[in-house]
Amino acid sequence: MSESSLSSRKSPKSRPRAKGSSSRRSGDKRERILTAAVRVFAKNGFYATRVSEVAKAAGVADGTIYLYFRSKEEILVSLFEDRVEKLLSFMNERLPAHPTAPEKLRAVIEMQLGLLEGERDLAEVITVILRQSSKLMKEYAAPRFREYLDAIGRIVALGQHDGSFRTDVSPGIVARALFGALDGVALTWALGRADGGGLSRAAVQVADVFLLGLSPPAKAPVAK
Amino acid sequence: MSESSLSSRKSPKSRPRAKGSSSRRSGDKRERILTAAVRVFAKNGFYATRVSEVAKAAGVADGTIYLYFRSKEEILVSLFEDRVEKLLSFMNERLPAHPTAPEKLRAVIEMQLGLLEGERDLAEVITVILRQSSKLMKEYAAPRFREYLDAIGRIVALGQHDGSFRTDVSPGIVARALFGALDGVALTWALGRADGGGLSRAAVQVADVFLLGLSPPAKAPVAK
Amino acid sequence: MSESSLSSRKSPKSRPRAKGSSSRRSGDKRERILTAAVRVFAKNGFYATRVSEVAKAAGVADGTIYLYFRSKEEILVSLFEDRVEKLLSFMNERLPAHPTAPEKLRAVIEMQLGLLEGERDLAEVITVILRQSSKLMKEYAAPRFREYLDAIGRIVALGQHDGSFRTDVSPGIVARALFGALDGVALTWALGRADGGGLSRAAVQVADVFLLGLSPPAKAPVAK
Amino acid sequence: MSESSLSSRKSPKSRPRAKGSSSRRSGDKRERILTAAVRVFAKNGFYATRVSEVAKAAGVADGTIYLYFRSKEEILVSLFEDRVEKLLSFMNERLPAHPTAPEKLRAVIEMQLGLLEGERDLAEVITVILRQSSKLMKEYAAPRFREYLDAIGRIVALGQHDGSFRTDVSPGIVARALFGALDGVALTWALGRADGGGLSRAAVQVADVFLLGLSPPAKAPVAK
DNA sequence: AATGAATGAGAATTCATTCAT
DNA sequence: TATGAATGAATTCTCATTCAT
Repeated sequence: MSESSLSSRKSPKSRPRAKGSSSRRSGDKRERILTAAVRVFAKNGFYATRVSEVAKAAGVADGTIYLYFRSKEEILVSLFEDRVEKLLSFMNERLPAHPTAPEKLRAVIEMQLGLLEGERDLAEVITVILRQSSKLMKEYAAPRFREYLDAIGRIVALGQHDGSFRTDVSPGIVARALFGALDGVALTWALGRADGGGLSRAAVQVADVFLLGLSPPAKAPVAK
Repeated sequence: MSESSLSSRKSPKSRPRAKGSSSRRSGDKRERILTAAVRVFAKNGFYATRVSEVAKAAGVADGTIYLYFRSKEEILVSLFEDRVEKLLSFMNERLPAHPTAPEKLRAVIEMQLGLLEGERDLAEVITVILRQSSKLMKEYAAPRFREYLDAIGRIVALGQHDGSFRTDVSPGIVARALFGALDGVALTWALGRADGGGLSRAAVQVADVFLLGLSPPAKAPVAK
Repeated sequence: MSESSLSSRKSPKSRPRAKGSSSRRSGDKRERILTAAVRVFAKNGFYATRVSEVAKAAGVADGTIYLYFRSKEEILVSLFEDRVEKLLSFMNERLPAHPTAPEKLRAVIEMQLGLLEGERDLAEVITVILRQSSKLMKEYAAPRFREYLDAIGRIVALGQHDGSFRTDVSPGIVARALFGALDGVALTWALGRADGGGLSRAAVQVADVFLLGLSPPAKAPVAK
Repeated sequence: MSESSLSSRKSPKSRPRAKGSSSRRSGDKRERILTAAVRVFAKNGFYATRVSEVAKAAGVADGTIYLYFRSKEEILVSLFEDRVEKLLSFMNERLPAHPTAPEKLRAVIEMQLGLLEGERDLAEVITVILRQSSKLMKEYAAPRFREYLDAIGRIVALGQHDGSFRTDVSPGIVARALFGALDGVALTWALGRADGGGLSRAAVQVADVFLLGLSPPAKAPVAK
């Protein structure tokens, strides 16, 4: 029965209303709900947060939430979607501008953390809360997540091909390790106070370590 | 812990049964419950898992769970305790045997992933499920977690002192990045099938990348 | 009192809904629940009555009960409150109209029983059921109850001062005995069928006995 | 469904063991359990008291309780039985010794309160706790109770016949009022501290009031 | 579109009672 | 007889979701 009961607890009758995400209505209100959701989810966690709390924080009636989202969980999905969409579109639009694999990798690192800089609540939702819904994680997030990891893996593979990265490591493992490293940095930053500097400083350091760690063995010191 | 009302419902006074871990009864049963819990939590997630499911999986009556654990959440705490205890005691007992900082770091990496090797369910519980209880994460796990990160950070700092690690990165950030990298590797491994080899292979690669990434700038390229 | 956890089970924070009596919603529904509660409590007793039975009797959903009352016990409290409030306000408003202590006492007797006349179920709830909740009895009812007894005691004391009552009995004991006598009459009336006449007839007789019983010794039996 | 669920909550299987009251086993242990029960019932109320608490207070194992009592409720019944038996046997044995109705009535009053004097816990159990079980109250206690009330009523009727009591009051009502008065005095005495003297002092006063209150109108002051 | 009162399925937990030692 | 670990039925209360205004 695995995931069957993660969302609804009732849903005995119909299941009308609420469109996927296209037919957004006032747009304004939808945004207010999402913003409020980030705040309360970050504060109390997804499961401990009541829909009525989100509604109150957003300044709308409980029922209004359901005009914009099919369920409580869909709010989380939407939050996640927005971010992943940004990450993936960034990959497609901005990465080509960076010519080398190392530069591409550094750009990705800066982007992943940069996306959270200044948005501690969102960082927590993305890194911690998201994992609270295994349904989301497994059914929805996993595929998109893999897409993102694959994109990073391709950058690593690219670097291995053109000689800028060592070849004795698996692109997939590096991708996961890099993502995890950034996520871990964001997590502790979200849960407590960062120790020095913000996420951007951390981004530089993580990039420094990974890029050096991926550097290929010195090409035969060449003779002369 | 703050939340006063996580358990109870009546009887304010008596609250005898179920001790933390001392007065374990059969011991056997307690273990069976924990083992079953890992299985079902990993499969369905903490919140989606019903106490009755854990009981059924453990082959005991629902009420029996409460003879060994004060609440559903305490099962999770116990699971976490067991593992973290192992990690921390490892730090204290085994690390001194490794003389240099790089060796210590590699040992930690192997241990963190080695602990999960062959226990996919536990890996998922530790990395994913644990974050589902913000109460746990914030009140209980966070401090222990920080303790662990600090220990890693000290190894990095040690290496910086003795010249085996570069000094332009923060030990704290490196510790978090390393933990996150390992956690990320374990997470994807837990959620799907690893792409190549098991966790031990990944451990070696992560170690290779981090150790190279932390290597200090070549001491004065030597003179002629 | 002691019992701290009579309600709750989760969500430690939010606990909005259901105000004491101010934010009553439809008001109509609240009344329906109270009326139904008197009926089923009288029939089955407080502890043996399930909240769902009250809901069903009131024609509302189980959850609706909790929009108007914080807990099952609060329903009982509300029932009690209504009556005691009436008794006490009667004391303040109507008693002054009766000039002498004997008249005041007779008025109190008629009121205490008159309040229940025609409401057998309520009589049972007040006399029997109320005592089923020691929490209620000790924390809430006791103080209000004492207030009522004190008021009766003051009437007795007044009569002793102006010579209309004998002075060799304690006002406090008389108050308790009188209350008990009325309560006892109401109790048996509630549990079975009264033997002759209703409560009003009993009221007259109890008043007759107590007033004569309290009459002072004949002033100097006159001389020869 | 009235009383169906007052006692057991389970009772799915058999219902063996435990004899009524004749085949008492060690007798000693049975007594210890009853004594302990009075203590804890008085302190926490019948419903709020756990069988395990009674067992603990009695210094026996939970299961042992069931060797002497069929159910939790039967403990209460036994407690009640013991006392009512005393009251009724007193009526039969000692009352004949008192020749006149007034003397009989005073004897009853002294006995009813005297039974409780020095046993505050028992007083509370009898007067308050007993009412917590409507099943007991309605099915078991009521008939015995009525028996007792009838006995008192007969004394009143006797007095009315021989001219020692006024005839304008119903014996039944007087019996109930008297019982209630004594119960009320005992109740407040049980719940708090009596105001002056113990129950015996109160007994005298209640008797004084009732006997005077029941005195017949002065027989035509006779001329001569 | 918006509201928020009403719904009712569901779930954690308790505790009287049983029964293998 | 005595024990107390185990049982599992039962119950209160919560809260996501609906729908009449």
